[in-house]
Amino acid sequence: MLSKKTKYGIKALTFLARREDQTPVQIAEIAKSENISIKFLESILLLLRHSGFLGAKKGKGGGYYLIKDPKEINMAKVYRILEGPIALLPCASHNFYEPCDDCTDEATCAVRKLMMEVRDNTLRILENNSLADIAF
Amino acid sequence: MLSKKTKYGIKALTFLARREDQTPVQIAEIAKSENISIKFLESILLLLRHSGFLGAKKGKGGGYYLIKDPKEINMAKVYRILEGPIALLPCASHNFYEPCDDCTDEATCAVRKLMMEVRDNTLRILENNSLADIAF
DNA sequence: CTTTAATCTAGTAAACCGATAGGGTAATAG
DNA sequence: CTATTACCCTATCGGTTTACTAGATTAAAG
Repeated sequence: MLSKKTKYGIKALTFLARREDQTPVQIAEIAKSENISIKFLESILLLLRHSGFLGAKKGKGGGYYLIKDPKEINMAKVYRILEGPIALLPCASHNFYEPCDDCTDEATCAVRKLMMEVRDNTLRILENNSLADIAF
Repeated sequence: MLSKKTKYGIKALTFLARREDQTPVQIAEIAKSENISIKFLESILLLLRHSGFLGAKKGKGGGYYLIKDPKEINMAKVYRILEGPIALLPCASHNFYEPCDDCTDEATCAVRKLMMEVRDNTLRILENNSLADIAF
């Protein structure tokens, strides 16, 4: 199940992508529009800024804004930043690989085999979708 | 991420499917072979029995055994029993549908749109895989 | 009938994680 | 200088997962 963090993060990105101009938007405005707790959204937007998706401006007239063109924002990258690994098991992950401590032989592990197939397909979908694809 | 419950459950099913005869196997034997806590595994096997995948025999010479042919065991069903919904969001689920309380319009929700696509593909993979497919 | 071996059941504790709130700091515009 | 807004750190509450403990129940074997 997707965490609320990821859900809210994508919603906020979508909200920004759908705006006509790219002037800064206050956290409170996004929070109100999307029914998200301001404080929680604050931490999410901060993370998205540190990850290079958003820019921020402090003080009067400040707020958050998209740095890149929505067409250039890859949903697989967004997912990894917000949610973490795309794979359902650490041993089936590319970017977050870790061996299972209970497995004796990874090569014959049926769970891993199945979950690798699921991961490959999920990854393909996320990589083929940009923010622009899902926002419009 | 997959819970250990699901991981252990599938591992146990695989272990049983790979056996040549279908005589009962004690919990302890499965637990030892797959490095799983006996008591935790016990609760998982019980669940799988109540769901119609396993049979159990009490007393001396007892244990658990597969009821159906591994070819007839659909991994989507197994997944739903052990892990729950296949969809990453309740609003994108067939069997466990629930509307989001923060969403004003489901039709224009970009997160839902993306997660429905992911779900469709994950579901297709799980349904196309039987226990026999992943065990051998 | 008695013993033994196994499943079944209930309760609970520890650990972890998600979500949120509070409060103070820093930068910016007017 | 003052108001506004993002930034950052800490703590808490609640739920879920994982795991363990202790006993009850059932069935086979001798």
